[in-house]
Amino acid sequence: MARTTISDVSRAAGVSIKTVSRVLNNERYVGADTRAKVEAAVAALRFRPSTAARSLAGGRSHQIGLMCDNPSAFYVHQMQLGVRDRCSEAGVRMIAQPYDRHGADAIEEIAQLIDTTRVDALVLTPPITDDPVLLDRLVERGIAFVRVAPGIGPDVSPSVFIDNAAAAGAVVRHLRELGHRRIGHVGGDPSFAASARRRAGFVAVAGDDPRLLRDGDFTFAAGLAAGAELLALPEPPTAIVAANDEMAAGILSAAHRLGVAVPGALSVAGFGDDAVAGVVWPQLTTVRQPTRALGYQAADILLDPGGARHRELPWTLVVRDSTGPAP
Amino acid sequence: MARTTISDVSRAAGVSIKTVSRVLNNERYVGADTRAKVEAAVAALRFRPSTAARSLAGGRSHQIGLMCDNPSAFYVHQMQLGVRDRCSEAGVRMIAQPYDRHGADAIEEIAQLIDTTRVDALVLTPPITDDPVLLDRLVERGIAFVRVAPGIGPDVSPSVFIDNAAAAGAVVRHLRELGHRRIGHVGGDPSFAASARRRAGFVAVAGDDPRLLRDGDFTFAAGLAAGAELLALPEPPTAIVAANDEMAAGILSAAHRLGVAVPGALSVAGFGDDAVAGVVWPQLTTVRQPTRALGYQAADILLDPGGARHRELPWTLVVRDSTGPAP
DNA sequence: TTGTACGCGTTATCAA
DNA sequence: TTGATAACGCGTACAA
Repeated sequence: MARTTISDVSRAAGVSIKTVSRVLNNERYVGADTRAKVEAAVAALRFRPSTAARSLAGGRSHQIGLMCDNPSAFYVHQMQLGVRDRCSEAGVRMIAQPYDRHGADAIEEIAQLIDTTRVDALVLTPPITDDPVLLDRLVERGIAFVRVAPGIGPDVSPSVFIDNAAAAGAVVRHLRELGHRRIGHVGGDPSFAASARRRAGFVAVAGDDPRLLRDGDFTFAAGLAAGAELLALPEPPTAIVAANDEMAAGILSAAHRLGVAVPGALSVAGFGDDAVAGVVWPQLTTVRQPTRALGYQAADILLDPGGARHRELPWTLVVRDSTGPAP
Repeated sequence: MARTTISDVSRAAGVSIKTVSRVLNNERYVGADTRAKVEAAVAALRFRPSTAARSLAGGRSHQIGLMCDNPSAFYVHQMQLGVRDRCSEAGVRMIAQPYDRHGADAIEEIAQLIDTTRVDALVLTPPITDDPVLLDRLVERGIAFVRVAPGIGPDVSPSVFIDNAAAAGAVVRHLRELGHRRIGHVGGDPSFAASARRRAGFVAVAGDDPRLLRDGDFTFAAGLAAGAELLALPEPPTAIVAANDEMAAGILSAAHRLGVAVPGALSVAGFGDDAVAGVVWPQLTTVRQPTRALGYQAADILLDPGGARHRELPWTLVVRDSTGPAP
């Protein structure tokens, strides 16, 4: 029952406690044979250092926090997997903190996370990437953090992101090439910077006819509502670009209810991790965002001192509907 | 920069360190006014005790581990939210550990989690709820744990679950009442106990014509493949029950590709959190499993000493397609 | 009801 | 390249 400690290992290996600690932390100035002896003892005893003790003594907790809340469960899941992938390579634990972005105080939750667990660094995802008060606090307290797809303050922290405007433009261009002329857009939750960027990219190519621009919040229900509105127009769009795949699914559903053929009378496009698009496949054209890779790179920035502070990752246009408008 | 400690609080409140500790841990034998003074100081200094120090000194880490891997991102997300809900009520941190159930060694990952973080208890979700080696290890080491929807060893640990067989039977009965006679089933990943239970509940009412029973693995792709097979039969089923909503979505997609009308020529039913069904709404009838509540109750068993050790939660049949078979 | 002294398991400091 | 010893911040045991 008694926990295996570093001193058990030091006894087994016939060295001092401090030497074991050196091996564990990959410090220099350890003889090759000493190192080997210690490593053997560690393996034999299945020793694993206590995070609590390391944290108390060393000031490093070997833990990284991930603050992530998102309307899409796929997004949250993939982000966690990506961050975890990189963390486990480094022998660091990810503390994933599902918080409530509609709740009163994300800042309070982060403060708790930092104070109680003493995480070494933080990965932030929208929308709290753009909370000026939070950013100030973090900088003031000297907490290291990376932001995923931030909207403001590029100098405040490192970041990983994709070029949402370019991607949105590419989708519209694709649809125009198929012959579509009336293309609608359903925007995402305005508290996410990506929403405005996607809208801007859309408008730059498709124009800004207000009748064809709707607001949404990244949910299926919002897609359903906006889709129904757009399809009820006197001159309904022949294609709709949604700011994410969940809303695109809602639009598909609205089309279904109204008896509008997809594809055929309507083409629908979205944004998202491919996992989502899979659920409504094969009707949906989508900008695939590499969520897991974003998480991996975010953690990498924190764990690997060298390397670029800001990293743009590629998106891919996955075309599953190459249908033009009905004549 | 220096961390606020208990001794800062004790100085501010004019009491001893130990007294502050007593207040923090809600111990008895603290004078009401003393308590008030301490609480004021804690609030003023925004003091939060270090998990590391508490864990080291007291043997309790105030952390609960959640080992959860599942083909459905919705499941993982809802389970995390449920466990977190109950944990945060108790001032305990959830350490959510996304692991790889296909990976070599979930046991190793759990051992690491336990040894390094010294979590006070564990919540396990399928399929590792049914790994005899793991269960032995945990019992042997005296780790407290709760299992969600376990398949074996009811005496090994407390558990939370729904009655899958009854739910599957209810779906079939619903379909039969609508007039369906040839009903297909696509099973889930066999390593999840729920798969066999759902199949058994299905067979008990619908019979076990082998032509109408297919195996799947809970993925959209499996649903797509099995759906295509079933619909290609000389006498295709007029309804199909899938073991989860992701596969049901795959079946819907297969029907779409083959030009089979849903609803009309085919009815499809699934199992899952309502979040998934929402994506393919309104074509899907589904058994709604309260995933978040399962997580909440699992954590509750660990955090609240009283209360039932085994808890069955209710499922709901959400009927969205009340269509009988085509004549 | 409150306070003192000690120890949890590890890393940092400094000496050998 | 190694080792002794003092922290880290808190809870436990025991005394007052």
